[in-house]
Amino acid sequence: MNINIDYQARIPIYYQIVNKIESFVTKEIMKPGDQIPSIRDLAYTLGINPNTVKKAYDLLEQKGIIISKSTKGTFIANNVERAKKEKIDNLVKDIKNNIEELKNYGLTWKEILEEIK
Amino acid sequence: MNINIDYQARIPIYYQIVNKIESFVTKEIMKPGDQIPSIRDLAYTLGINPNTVKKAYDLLEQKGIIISKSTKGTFIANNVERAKKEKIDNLVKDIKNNIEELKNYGLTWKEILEEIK
Amino acid sequence: MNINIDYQARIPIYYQIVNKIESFVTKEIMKPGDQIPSIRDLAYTLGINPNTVKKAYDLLEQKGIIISKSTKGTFIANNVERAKKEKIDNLVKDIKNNIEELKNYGLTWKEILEEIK
Amino acid sequence: MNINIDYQARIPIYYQIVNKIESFVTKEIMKPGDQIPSIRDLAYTLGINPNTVKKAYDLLEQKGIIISKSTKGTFIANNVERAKKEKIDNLVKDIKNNIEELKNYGLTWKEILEEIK
DNA sequence: GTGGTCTAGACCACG
DNA sequence: GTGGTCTAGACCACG
Repeated sequence: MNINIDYQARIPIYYQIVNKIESFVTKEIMKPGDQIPSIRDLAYTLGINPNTVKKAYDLLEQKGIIISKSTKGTFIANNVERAKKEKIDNLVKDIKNNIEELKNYGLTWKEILEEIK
Repeated sequence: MNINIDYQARIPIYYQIVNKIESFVTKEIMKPGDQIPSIRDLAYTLGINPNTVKKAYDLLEQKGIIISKSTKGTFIANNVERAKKEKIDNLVKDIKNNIEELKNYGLTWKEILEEIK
Repeated sequence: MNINIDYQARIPIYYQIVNKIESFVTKEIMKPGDQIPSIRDLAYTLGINPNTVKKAYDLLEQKGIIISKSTKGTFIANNVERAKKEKIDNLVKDIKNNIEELKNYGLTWKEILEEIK
Repeated sequence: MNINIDYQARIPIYYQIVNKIESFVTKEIMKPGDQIPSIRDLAYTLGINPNTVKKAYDLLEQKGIIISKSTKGTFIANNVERAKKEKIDNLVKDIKNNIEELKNYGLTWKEILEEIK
């Protein structure tokens, strides 16, 4: 698992981990049933505290993206399709919002299309 | 000045104020030379701490969007065009990033266009 | 807020806090908008670590029962009715399960009714 | 012996085994004198560690529900009646507690009866 | 070795 | 003073 942490960013470390693993799953780099690194392993690899990884895993579990099995390890859950759809929907929604904003600035759909192509 | 503060948001209150005033200016709801409310007034209207408004005004002045004239009050500056261009550029850049992401999820340009139209 | 922690119980401390506050809300001892003790205050009162209280508050927020407003404090949310309905539904479901079990042991509905009256 | 292990549950695996075998006995699916699977066999069948099954059998023996005869194997004990009574009493007690809770929420005995019938 | 809980305490931004 | 993040590290049950 190749995760780069940006320690300057306003985004908390635990949240950067959540985003990364989420994208591994939605991009199908990791698939349902796959085991992910143990809390200790990932903490050691990233040079951070196990509690921080735990917090990330907790949030991912709450989102239904991973499942923790005590003493067994942590695994990718089956909700991948839902997670993927959610992610795409959010990206599309963001784009729409931005386009709406641009229109408020007087840009036409044609001009916007020109810019983003 | 109609500003809604979201106290749950991760975005600091002072920054929400900056964003709002910035958009008033870029959308030309407010124009160069217009006077904006005093720190005390706005703080009272929004029911928040004057220090918070002060912090927002400081940042806006530093960005060159407003100018405070000691005993006279605070006014919209002339850099509007630059501010506007910056805002538009950011919106376009965001859209491009999201489109790139969507392509990573296997969507074609045609499909993306279909979604956002 | 009168919360008794049972340190011997298998139920984690943070979860006992969740249950207690949840019941305060569902029993309308606390109402939407009410401020609850700050993390530090409650931790001090209960003689436990602030992180443990934080964990409880996080879970309660995730459940939609409380809302944390940074620098303002923590407040009861508006979902009380839903929370209450959920709690009642769970209690009723538990009872039904137990009755079903008792029938497996050969008890009739009459006998069960006799026992629980 | 049909036992389903829930690896997500907070209830330890060994305890899930205890509960299941206990219910086999109290529901008289298994009767005094019946032989139960060897530790190795059950561990293999469930795909779990023999130590876990051992722990479950130890607890069951301590409770007087099974008896292991060194070279002969493990058998259901005669205390079935006591075990059964205990189980029923617990179920009834749970129901009573839940009913008490429901009354705290303002439901009358009539309403509760309506719900659980 | 694995995840789960908890303590003790630091530091931060915000207001 | 408030909540949010993070470290360091201990201890636990389970397997």
